[in-house]
Amino acid sequence: MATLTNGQVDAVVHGGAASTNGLVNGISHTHSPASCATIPMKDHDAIKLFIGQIPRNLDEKDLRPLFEEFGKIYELTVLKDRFTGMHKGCAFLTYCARESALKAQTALHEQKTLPGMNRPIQVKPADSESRGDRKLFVGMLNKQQCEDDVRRLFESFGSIEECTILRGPDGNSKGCAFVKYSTHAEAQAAISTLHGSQTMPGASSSLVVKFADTDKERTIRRMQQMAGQMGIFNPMALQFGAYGAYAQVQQQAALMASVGQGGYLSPMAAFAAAQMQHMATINGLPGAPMTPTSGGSTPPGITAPTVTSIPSPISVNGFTGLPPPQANGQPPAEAMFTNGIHPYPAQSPTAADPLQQAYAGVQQYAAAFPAAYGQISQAFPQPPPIIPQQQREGPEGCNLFIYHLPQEFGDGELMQMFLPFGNVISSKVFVDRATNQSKCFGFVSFDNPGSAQAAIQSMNGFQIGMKRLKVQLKRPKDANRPY
DNA sequence: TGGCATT
Repeated sequence: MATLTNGQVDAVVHGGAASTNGLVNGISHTHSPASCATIPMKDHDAIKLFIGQIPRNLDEKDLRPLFEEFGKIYELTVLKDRFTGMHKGCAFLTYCARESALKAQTALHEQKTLPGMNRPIQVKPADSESRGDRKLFVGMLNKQQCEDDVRRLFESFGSIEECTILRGPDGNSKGCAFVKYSTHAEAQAAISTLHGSQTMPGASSSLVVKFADTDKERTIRRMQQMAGQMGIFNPMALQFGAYGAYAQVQQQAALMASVGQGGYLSPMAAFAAAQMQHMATINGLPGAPMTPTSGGSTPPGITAPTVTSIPSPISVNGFTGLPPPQANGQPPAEAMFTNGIHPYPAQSPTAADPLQQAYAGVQQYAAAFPAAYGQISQAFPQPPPIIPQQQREGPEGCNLFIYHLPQEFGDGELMQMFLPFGNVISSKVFVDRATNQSKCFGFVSFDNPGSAQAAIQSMNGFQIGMKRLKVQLKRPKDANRPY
């Protein structure tokens, strides 16, 4: 077998994989073993196995004999690193027959150790097989609903193995839950019938019923949240922020205008141009920082601390720089910077590869940061703690309702627009869930009422394009309740 | 006129 070239083996393996599309399930039993070899067919309930603890010098052709003992192989693929092509020491294996997979698992899993390995071989259903495809995430529940209420709602679709309400540290429901059925079909039935079917009292939109995140998705979500928390430290925000320089705004406006086609001025460019005029008017000096009139977030009498060492410009705030591409093929940086938080979205038009863009973005971010660090350290004597995302409502009198936003404005643009008036702890543009379109209104929360008032004074009636912003204090949630 | 969340 050592005489086979890689090319030959790859061709065989790839041929098997490529022929899976369009095959009709359930006819494999009528196939003779001979034809299975040329046109592999698998059971409709075949199990994809994960094989772990494989020596890196063994490829598909070396592994086949080991596994063929238990049945005809439908597909065998050694996992290789996406970037380096390096053998990752594991593989996916699908037998034509489900029974073969079960036999192989029983005979091999943790039963023997391949030469050169410290731990026994792993043979078990792949994550994709056992993934949370029976487990549902349920959102938009009433926070008063308990496990039994949720069970009652879901029990008619199948047998529920597990039902958990997600609760905060205080024991209060977060308004969502996990429901695990015994089969995928039951879970799917519940989604089809219940998702969006009703709106619970006190919930802001209709019931959400979907498959729960896999571990992988959870990891990505966490990183995205982390990136979101860094929002105020991204240079885009700083350019428009309380400490942003006029020249930078000018540059940004020119850049954005140049991106527009056929005379169309992007909303941000239009806004930037308008803001420059506006700020010139209220500050008198265009070059002066756009510091709010209300004292902002810099505590009086606090001077910048003596910074003895800044190990890395971007190590403040707990983010220690760009991790290397991960062996699992999911570079963290990619996830972070494809979350609408591109530091310089329009400056690398030639970088086609998203990863390359991410690297470029981080480099520019790092380059921009030392200047920013000095500013931030004045406002925060200590590196700022990571603020939990749940705590988003500002104190009484700090929350604004903004109407007549440009259609294209998202949370980021909204935040940038209000940063000049103080510390924005949250910005949210209301989006229609069905169409994903902005409803042209949103909310901004400051950490103090003075900033909110300053924002109202300056921004209420502010013209953007054909529209004028309406900026006022948000109505308290229970304002319409009689008692 | 939100807080839309992932053990």
